[in-house]
Amino acid sequence: MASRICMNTSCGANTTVHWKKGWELKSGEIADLCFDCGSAYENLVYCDTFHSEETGWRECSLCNKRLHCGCSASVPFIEIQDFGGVWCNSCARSAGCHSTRKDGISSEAQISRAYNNMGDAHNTQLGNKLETDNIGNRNLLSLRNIVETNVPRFSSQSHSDISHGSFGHIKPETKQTMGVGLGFPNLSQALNGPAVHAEPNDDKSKGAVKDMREPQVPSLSIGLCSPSETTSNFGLTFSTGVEEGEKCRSSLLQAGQRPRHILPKPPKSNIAKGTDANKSPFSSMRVARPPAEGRLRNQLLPRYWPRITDQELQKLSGDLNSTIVPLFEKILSASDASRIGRLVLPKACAEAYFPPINQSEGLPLKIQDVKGNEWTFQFRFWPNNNSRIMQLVLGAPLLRTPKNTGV
DNA sequence: TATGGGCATGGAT
DNA sequence: CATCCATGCCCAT
Repeated sequence: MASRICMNTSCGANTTVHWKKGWELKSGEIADLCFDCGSAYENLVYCDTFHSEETGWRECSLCNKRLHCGCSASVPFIEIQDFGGVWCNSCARSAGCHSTRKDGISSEAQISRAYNNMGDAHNTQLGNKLETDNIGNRNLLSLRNIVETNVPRFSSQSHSDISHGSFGHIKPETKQTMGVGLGFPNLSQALNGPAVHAEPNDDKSKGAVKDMREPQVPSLSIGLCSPSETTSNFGLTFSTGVEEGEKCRSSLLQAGQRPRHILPKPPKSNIAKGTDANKSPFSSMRVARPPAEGRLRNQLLPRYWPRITDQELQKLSGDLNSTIVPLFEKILSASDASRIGRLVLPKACAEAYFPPINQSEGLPLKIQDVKGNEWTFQFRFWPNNNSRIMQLVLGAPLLRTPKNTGV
């Protein structure tokens, strides 16, 4: 009989009253552990007991339980999330994370679409190299981000508000992913190049913040989407566009499970602001619509109300097999569009729709487009006076050398 | 020197 | 008047 050694390096026992099985080794075999170490492993306190002084400790993004991510022994008990962050097993199970792993690919892929309005001359000039799809009157490239961990945090963040807010229907126990889509005529253009569109010297008063006119040029939109199944996926869909040749718009859309959220009707007061074409909720005009539900309707300034047309929404929803609810939209400034790749988010919008962040390092968001190209944004903030400036920062390497082969 | 992260300032709301 | 946010500047790399 071959001699056995406890594979706990801090133990190394070669005898024990009873050998126990530990983690799976690279060879596929199971680690041998002495009774004490094995018991600790079984009781999920192995790393707490033997690795407390080691590096690699993190906290479960949901329950803040300490998780040791620095050894193979802990691998079975953690779920590293796509967006960064890590969950303990129990949280992952309760949130349906595992199932997402197995079958989520296909459903995620469903909302991984690129949209582009090839009819927009302005966008054509930009030269969209990404897979495109015609949607409405704008170029809209929809990328996809899986931020599974964040959704429950949305829910916990919102407290009572969320129950009737835009995320009120998101339940932690349901399978959840968060999709982030960025829509640009060309992603590199959007991240480096929008300065092309955002002319600092242009008259800011011409910005489309207040008017309801159809944008003439590419815009940037963000959306949250949800497959029309039982899962709750969130997707941010950015569509790029420059209104009146100077500014880009950024809108955040949310997709919920309830179809009635798809097309929230603008309040009368809002309609009154618009043109005659705004009389119809299915207008093709860019009517600033209030956020889907009461929470943001009360908190967000009308300037941030999404202006995506109902036609575009319906097209998006159809193509993505998801229900999409517009959340907010922002006119991009020159600084947003600079090469630095720092997109300033309206604080209220960011706090409402993005995961809560307490550290300025923020949260990485991986973004995929339909081809599986992956981009990483960092959702972060900087202290500013007594407040914060919320930003989406594109990783510098991506700015210069995007992994995306097609861009 | 170039670049990017972080912060401060001031105009806009 | 307070807050937000666009932007410029400084500094570290």
